[in-house]
Amino acid sequence: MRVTIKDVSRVAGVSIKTVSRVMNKEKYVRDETRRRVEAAVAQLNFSPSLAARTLAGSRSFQIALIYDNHSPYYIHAIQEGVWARCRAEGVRMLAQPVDIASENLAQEIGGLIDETHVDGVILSSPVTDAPEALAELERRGIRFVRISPGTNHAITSSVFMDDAQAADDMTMHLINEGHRRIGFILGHPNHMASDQRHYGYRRALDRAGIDYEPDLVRPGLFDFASGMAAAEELLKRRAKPTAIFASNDDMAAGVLSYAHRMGLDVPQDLSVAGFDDTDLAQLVWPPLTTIRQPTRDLAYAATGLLFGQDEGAIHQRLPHELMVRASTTRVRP
Amino acid sequence: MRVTIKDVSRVAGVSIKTVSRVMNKEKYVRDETRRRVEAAVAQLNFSPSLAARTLAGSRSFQIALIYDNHSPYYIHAIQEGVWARCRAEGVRMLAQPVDIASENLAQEIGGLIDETHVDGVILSSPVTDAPEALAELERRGIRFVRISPGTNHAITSSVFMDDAQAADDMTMHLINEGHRRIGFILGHPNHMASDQRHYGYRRALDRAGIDYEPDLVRPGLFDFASGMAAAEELLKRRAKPTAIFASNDDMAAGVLSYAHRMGLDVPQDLSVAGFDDTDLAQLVWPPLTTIRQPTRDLAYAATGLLFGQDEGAIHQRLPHELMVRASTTRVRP
DNA sequence: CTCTTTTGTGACAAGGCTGTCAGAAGAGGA
DNA sequence: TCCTCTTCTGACAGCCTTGTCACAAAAGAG
Repeated sequence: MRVTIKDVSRVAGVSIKTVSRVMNKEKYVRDETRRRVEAAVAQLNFSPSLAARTLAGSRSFQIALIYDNHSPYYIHAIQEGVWARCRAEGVRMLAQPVDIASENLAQEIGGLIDETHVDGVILSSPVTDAPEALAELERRGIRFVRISPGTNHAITSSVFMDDAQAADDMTMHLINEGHRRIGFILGHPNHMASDQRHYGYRRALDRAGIDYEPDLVRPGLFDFASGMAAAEELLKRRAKPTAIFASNDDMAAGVLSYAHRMGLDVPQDLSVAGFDDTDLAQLVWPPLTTIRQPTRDLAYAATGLLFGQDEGAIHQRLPHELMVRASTTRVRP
Repeated sequence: MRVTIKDVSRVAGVSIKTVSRVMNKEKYVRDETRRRVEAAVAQLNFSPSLAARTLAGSRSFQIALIYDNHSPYYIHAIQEGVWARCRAEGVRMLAQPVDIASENLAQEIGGLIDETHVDGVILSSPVTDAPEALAELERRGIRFVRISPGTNHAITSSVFMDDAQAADDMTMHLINEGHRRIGFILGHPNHMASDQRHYGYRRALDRAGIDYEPDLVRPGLFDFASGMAAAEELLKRRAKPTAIFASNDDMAAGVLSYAHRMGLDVPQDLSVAGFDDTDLAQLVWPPLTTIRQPTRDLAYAATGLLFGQDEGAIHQRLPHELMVRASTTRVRP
């Protein structure tokens, strides 16, 4: 029924081991032998059993992507990036959602590794900063790369963007458009990026000589509802902000929604800016001025680092981009 | 380094095979023996090697979810549903995006199955209706369940909602709100659901004695851009529709966007309805009247059927729900 | 009390592949 | 020509678990 390496070896007229050599692109195989084997593989449509390879060898041809992120757009982009790189490498991707707050996070990750023998792990924010997860991975000596970690880590590679600089850029853009009272909605406290973005906002204000008003900064949870709630608080003030900068697009969409409900015209009465440039940014009205975070590219690059031969930890920064769209404008004189 | 079944057997003072029996919940194990083994498993934190189980046994404890859908919200919900059921069953989920239009779709699916030995497959629309995919799965005699297939299939189980009835419901709702000229935006021609929704729209018009005007029906591709383009065409007519019913939320968002751009007030000047009730429906302004498609539940149920013992094909329909929100209203007198 | 059936346990092979090692064949040097 | 070194190939064991079978002990039947 199943086509095994044995069948291939018989058709090609070589030993099992030689077929194995060809499949693994090892050297010491004569060109002609290689061609014969390849022909037999094609003819029989042979796909080696991952289970057997895993058991016998030292690789499993699988990696795991571990995430706990509730933004479908974000994880979709991440999955796509990792997947694309895996595909190129002939490796399978195991997508593994986890609950970062769970008691047995470490145990779950440990179990995953024991069961599947994955060759490596990609950690997506905010799992990147769950100490139990990091400790467990290190304890097992497994190779892993982090996407957009919030903390530094000498041992393992990571890819990221400069959240602080991006928030700084956006804030500066708003200031250049004449805004002085700029509301800011914080991200989820679990995500280290939240701090960075907050910091960038503050730094830009400082540089422009604008006082930082704690009252203009409201908490948020990276979701639509919290964006709406924050907008409500901000717009209830006597001195309304002329612009609101939300730490991600979902919250910015919440701001838009609330503004519309209040009969405010965006951007004439209020400029709204987001962060991430998820698809959502262009699915709302007006389309959001936001920061394009190269999510898919980050995932792709991270996976590349995982497969890389290099021993040391590499920390790779990818560029962001300010996307100016219709949700922000010059403040009215 | 690695904890194996052998270590457990030593600690528990039983044979390897007995540990295996306990792990697989087989009968013919004395209660006390079982407890001893379980204690040893817990103590050593033993997780059996999937690779070895796969190779030795007849199950792989893995299933594959195959999809080719570009709506992040949709596939996110599907993944979540499948994942939840798998978790309950102690089975791993392999998420496998494919290109339904690819030359070697069958080969890719075949390779996946050969490599991973998955115990079953979940097919999500529109892969559910790719003949090569179905043929390949059948050729291999592998068990699979389809989520929202467009075609009937006697052999394998499926879960679905009644797209025609749902579209009928929505159209009827609009008619009841006084609308007579109702524009309709078709879905992607590859998705069988598109036809069903179109049919339901037409059936409701019929029943209400309203003429079906082909001119009010525009093609679409289930994405934002095509929704916007269709809206443009529809709103250029002399006799503008008073309502537009898009076959999914993304396109409805496109309609909203275009309407806003034209300075139309939704819903006063134009009612807009969507389909699916993805998160997006509430992230736009005004929030969309739409059909709640129980995507996650469909996926959960489908996976349940896959694990079920039943031999015959089961076709399970899950209920939809009309979600009336602010994007539609009574037509102005 | 013996004979059959059920229950509980273990020895051993097998599953499909890779790692190790040994050895053959060919290339290069003296 | 003989010997060494490199290139190429195959035999065989082993990875960790489950399936099969054999057998011992306990339970039920007559």
